[in-house]
Amino acid sequence: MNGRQDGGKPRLDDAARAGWLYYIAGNTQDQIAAKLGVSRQSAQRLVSLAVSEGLVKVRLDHPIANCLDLAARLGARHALDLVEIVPSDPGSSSTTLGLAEATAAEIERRLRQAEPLVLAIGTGRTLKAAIDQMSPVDCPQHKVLSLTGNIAPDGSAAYYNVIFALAEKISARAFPMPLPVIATSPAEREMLHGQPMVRPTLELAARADVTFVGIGDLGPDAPLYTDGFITEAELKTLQKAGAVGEIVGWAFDREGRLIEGLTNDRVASAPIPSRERSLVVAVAMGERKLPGIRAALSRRLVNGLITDERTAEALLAG
Amino acid sequence: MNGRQDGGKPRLDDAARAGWLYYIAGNTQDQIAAKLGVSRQSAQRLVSLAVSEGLVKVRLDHPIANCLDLAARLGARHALDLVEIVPSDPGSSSTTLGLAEATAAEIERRLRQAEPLVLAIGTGRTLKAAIDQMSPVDCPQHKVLSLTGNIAPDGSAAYYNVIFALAEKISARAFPMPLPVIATSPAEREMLHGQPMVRPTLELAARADVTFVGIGDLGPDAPLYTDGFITEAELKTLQKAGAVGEIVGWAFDREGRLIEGLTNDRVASAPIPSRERSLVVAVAMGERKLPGIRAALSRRLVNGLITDERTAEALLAG
DNA sequence: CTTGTCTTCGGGCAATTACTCATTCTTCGT
DNA sequence: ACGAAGAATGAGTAATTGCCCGAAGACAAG
Repeated sequence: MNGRQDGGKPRLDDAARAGWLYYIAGNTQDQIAAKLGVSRQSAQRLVSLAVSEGLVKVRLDHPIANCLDLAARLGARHALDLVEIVPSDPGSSSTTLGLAEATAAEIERRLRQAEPLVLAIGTGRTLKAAIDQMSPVDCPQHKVLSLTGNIAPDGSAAYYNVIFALAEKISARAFPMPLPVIATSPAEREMLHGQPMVRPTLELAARADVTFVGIGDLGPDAPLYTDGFITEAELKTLQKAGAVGEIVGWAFDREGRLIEGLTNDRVASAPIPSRERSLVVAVAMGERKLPGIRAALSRRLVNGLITDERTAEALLAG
Repeated sequence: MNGRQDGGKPRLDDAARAGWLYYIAGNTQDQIAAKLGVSRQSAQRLVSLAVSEGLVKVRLDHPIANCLDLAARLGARHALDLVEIVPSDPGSSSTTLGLAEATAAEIERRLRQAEPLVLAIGTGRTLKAAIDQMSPVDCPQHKVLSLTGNIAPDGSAAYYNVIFALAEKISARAFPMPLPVIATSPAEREMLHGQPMVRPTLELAARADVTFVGIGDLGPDAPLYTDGFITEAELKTLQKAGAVGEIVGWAFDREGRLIEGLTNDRVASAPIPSRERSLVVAVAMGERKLPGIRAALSRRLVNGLITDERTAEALLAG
């Protein structure tokens, strides 16, 4: 019917067109159907497709008073250089809802700067969701790198591959880490870090200007464990040693001190960049991550935080 | 029932919160009402307020989005009744890529209507390519006619024979113009127009409902010249007279005024149909045709345009 | 204290949108 | 070429949303 120039997805073109007519031009689906020469139902499906394919991005420009208030108090208490609080949906227990959009906006804001920037990024579901929300931006002047390995325990590179997802969105030079997250021994880690593929990334990590990381909890469902990076025994040992959270694999206790020995002796990730001369933003929310976030803030493992209202309130209460 | 009553704008805060719950979290207005402790109607008002206050920004990430935006702006600037912008392929300099498909789709859409229609068509490579893209449709209720002659300078009827190609695709009555494009003298034109084979077509042209024409440039490689309809001397004279483009042979200057005298005294084509009571769509793209397109739009020689993204951007920039 | 006006609220209804299901059309594989 | 699996389609229907209107409350003037 609607012969559009192919290339692969004429369907998505129509979806985008429908979405535009609906959300930007304010047409009703009946009008869209008429203009596109399809039935009402098809128009509805196209609009729905545009949404589900992520073609439509909605953003809210308003500093909600309560969020601002919480942000100001959190920032003052922990000497944070960046705090962003998004409203909580009281009925949802998602750990990315809203956070992803806010993080995407923040990353985009950084990338829009003209000065060349070194942007480091961790991994995890939250960050992945954030990248997915980003609009493509052209910024060849920047460099983006991964702080942590992208090799899954089974040898594939299929983990939450944040750095590649990001590289696809923006046309900047990307520096991945062709490593596992945790090596099998300290010696192996040294060996891996000596490899020519890895050194440039590690060197770049040491001078990152902005860093975005997730915070993983170390409870029974710790992502490090459920994703198979550490064994149940290792998890239990970490818990016994007082670990409450981890950032790109580095486990720390409730006061934010890195655990001595154990898996930390074998973590192949780059160290967390300096909070003295750069911005390190943690992106995390939810009950389970609360101890980890609190710990990371108290010892200033990070100097930036993007979280939601409820988590912020809990942080301030504790 | 509202929690706060400080001096600022608690309304907008709630509006932002409602908008967030609605657009980002995907709540229904009933749920929002419950969570915010207001009535459903109030929730609706808050969401509506968030939109009207510009708190909610919707964006579409797709090449099509830009096209639609350009189309809206071009249409507004030149009071066009139909604008279609196809995405540009940055790597191609073809003057039909995408355009042909889009034009074919538009023609087919018109022809699918049940009411009898008089469709006029010009000539040129672009239109030919468009017709080639069309799917055969049965529409005996319509009439199609050519605005311009189909006799090549050597006497054959082999020129871009758009009307016959079209007639083959659709089973409608076709009215060609057994004429040259440009007569040898004004007197010959009068004589030719008086012929019984030509009169019905001319009369039909005067009451065409929809017209599709190409726009030819008058640069060094003007199609009128390379196809042998005018001599090099005539081309140069036209250029000196300020001609920048032509539609079915009628040359016009950069402000869209038909050139007085010269070849225009001998053009055997029908006049361009009325833009008051019918739709006249120009199909053209490319750097070379830019001045011609711009001129045709500025004086409303056409009230419809199908072009590509890059050309549209250039038109808006100029 | 009363009155008039203006704003806001909630009920109700019409319009719009989302979803389900049976049917038709495509597209493969045999 | 035939038939089956799967996708797309359109009708019907339930859910959701937008909007008009009367009523209640707020506020200023008299």
